[in-house]
Amino acid sequence: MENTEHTALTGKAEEILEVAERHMRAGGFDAVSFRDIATEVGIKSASVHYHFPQKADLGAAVVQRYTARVIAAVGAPDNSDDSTKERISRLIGVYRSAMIDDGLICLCCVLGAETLDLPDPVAEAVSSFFALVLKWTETALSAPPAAGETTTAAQIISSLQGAMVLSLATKNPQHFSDTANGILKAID
Amino acid sequence: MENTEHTALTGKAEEILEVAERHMRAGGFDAVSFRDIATEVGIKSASVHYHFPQKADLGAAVVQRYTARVIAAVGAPDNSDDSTKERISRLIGVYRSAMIDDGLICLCCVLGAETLDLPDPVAEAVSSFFALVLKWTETALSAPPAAGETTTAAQIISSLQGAMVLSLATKNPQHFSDTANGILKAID
DNA sequence: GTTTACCTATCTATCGATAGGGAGACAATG
DNA sequence: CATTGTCTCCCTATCGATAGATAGGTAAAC
Repeated sequence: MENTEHTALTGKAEEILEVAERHMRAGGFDAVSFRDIATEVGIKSASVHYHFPQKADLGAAVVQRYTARVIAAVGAPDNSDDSTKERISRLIGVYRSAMIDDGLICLCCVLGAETLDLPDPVAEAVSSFFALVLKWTETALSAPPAAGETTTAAQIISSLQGAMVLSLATKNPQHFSDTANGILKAID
Repeated sequence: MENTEHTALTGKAEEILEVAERHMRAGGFDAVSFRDIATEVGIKSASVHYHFPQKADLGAAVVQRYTARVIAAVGAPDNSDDSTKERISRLIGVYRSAMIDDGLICLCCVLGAETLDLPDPVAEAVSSFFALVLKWTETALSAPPAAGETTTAAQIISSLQGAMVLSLATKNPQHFSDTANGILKAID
């Protein structure tokens, strides 16, 4: 069943999610169509419906897969081997490399901005992503009780998400770097 | 010609922009259709095309109108009668009331997040919005040469835009307040 | 023989966009 | 005053493309 590739790509379902995520991160939920995905994956649109009956199912699956990947990438928020600053740097690095490697911003930033028009299951998955990431950041901030901790998780996540939008819209990655530096400077 | 209402709403073109903006801020560029707008305004979709031949025209017009409104709302960034903090508070207030009154986030945050899928004229209008707002904020920050100014315009705009997404997606306005407080605290 | 994973074929709804017509306002002309 | 032409702003009607979704068939795997 499971193939033996070096990545986690296993079967068409996984390929579908991969393609769908890329399109959603570029243009939002409406930017993906069953036909486009099918063509790119090499099957027919009816076969995409076999794996994900409704578009809302596909959207929720994409967000859940994305959430798991991000949480895995940022690592443990309470490992005493690294400092708060190192942990937040890791968080920033995940987004920085996503922008550099793929040229895409955070999936849940794109979808979160259009929450009001999203099918409920998708909106809930996006909300869960932010809840998880906020919790991770809170833990990362408070693990070493910290000296004069004033920065909050919401401030850090807000800054990062907004910086991606700003950099993308103005085609100026400097805004992201600038904001990232500000976050790190406010930590020690 | 010009009617005599108490607001600036003048004619169908203005009504179209109003409705289109509301839909775009809720669900992005693809969330508006000529038919929906027409129905809401009380005309036919062909008449919407009369005012805005292509959808890209409509999108660009909506963004330009929005840009002018925001810039007017935040006022002068270099009036020596108010402090830096007062100016930034005004900027925050504009977005806060937008979220409270309309339940909608910044138009250019929604569109900026899907920049890669936007018609060029719309993407350029969004980019111009951010350039203008960044310039406004830089001026607002540096007018009184400031003591230990470390906060940059990009950091403030990023935080605000991201905070709106975060608050909307999690249905928790506290995240916006939290971020807004952090911005103000970092200024003096 | 049941399940999995694809297929063909097709449905209805909606999209942006266009062609061409009509009613009213208005200015110029006689 | 009455007529004429033009311009604005809306209309009806329709086009082709694309959307999500479904019914039912097929071939291989277990």
